[in-house]
Amino acid sequence: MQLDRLVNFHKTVGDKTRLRIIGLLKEGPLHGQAIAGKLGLTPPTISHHLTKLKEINIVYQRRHKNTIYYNLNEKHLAFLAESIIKLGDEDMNEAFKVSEEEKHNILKNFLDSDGKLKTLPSQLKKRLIILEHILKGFEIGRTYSELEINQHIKKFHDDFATIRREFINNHFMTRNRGYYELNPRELWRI
Amino acid sequence: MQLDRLVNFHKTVGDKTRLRIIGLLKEGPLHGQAIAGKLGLTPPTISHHLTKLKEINIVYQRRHKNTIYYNLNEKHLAFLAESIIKLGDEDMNEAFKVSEEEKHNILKNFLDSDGKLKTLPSQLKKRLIILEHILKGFEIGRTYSELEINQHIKKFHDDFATIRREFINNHFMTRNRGYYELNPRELWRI
DNA sequence: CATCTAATTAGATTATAATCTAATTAGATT
DNA sequence: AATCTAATTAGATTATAATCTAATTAGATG
Repeated sequence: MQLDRLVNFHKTVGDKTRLRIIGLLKEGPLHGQAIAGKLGLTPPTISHHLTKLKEINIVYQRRHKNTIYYNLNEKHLAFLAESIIKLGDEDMNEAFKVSEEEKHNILKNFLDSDGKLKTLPSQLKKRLIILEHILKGFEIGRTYSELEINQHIKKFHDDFATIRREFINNHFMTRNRGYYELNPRELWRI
Repeated sequence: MQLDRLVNFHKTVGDKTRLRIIGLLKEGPLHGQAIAGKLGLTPPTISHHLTKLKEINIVYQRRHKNTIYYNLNEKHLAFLAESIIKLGDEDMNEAFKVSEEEKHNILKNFLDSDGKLKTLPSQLKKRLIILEHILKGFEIGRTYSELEINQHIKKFHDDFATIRREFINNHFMTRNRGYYELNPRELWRI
């Protein structure tokens, strides 16, 4: 399910007249003029809305003699309606979610044998994993002086100032009158 | 669930930016500027969209120090998303759906002891039930002459012309070069 | 092929809303 | 109180779309 399709679905059903049509068709097929009559609107208006409902495939038509009966495709309606709940379950995986295995590989690539950082990755995703790793030495709820922070970071990398700044920018820590504190995990950017 | 609420939900999520925000927040809370940065939009724009998402109660906020973290209310999102599938299950019942019991009562009120129609109800809902009752004497797939139709209707009511016209208008039957034929049930207006 | 009915298209009007820049507000820290 | 940061509001611009009337098309029937 691509995003634009989902946007289009919600745009389409985000209209009072069209929802009322869906409500009517749930009861069974109806022809255009019947819908117009029941809703107090003109046939062209109904035609306009039915076109949009047909475009997203939740309404289809069957002709009988001279009149066209419009039917609701309830299966597809349900599928589209539920898609927003699953939003990202496919897409995001590729772009953002990181498996434990991936994390392991990234750490292996950027840390040398004695655990020191070779370089700070420039790619955000990788950098966050490195930062999270360095962060493991801190306890939640405790405050640390800048000196303590620096000393801990130096075990991984000489440029402690950059890493310290990254901690703040990515909401891993908060600085308060010269002292640092770990943020609650749910606020981290990872 | 009233219709306007449902319209408003779909209107709100029927926007690419807002769906992207929902996708981001599914991964966990984020603050405004982070969202703006990730989506390449300005903070005011994000603020605008978050307001709308908060209005329908699928996003709530928690302040931590100076920054506000926005969270997704997945439970309520799921509830709203699924509402369209159940559209009418409550509302329609009252206004349109007719129980067998109700049908029985209407028939009792408008037919006298020997099964003759006292008057044709003016209320559409009731009239359809009466028409459906009279229609039961016809077989699907067979054609009837106008005379046959009239004779059958006369068993219920003297004004066969009116009833015959009602059959056509409500798509119970089709007239074809003076002969009448029952439409498939799914095309009826009932 | 003429006619009828139902549906659709064209075009105009009017309303809604997404986004930006600039200005303001709210809260936290010094 | 003064200052900093993040969020919001105001106002303008631009794009989108719901609905109508009038005209046209599509299909079925005579």
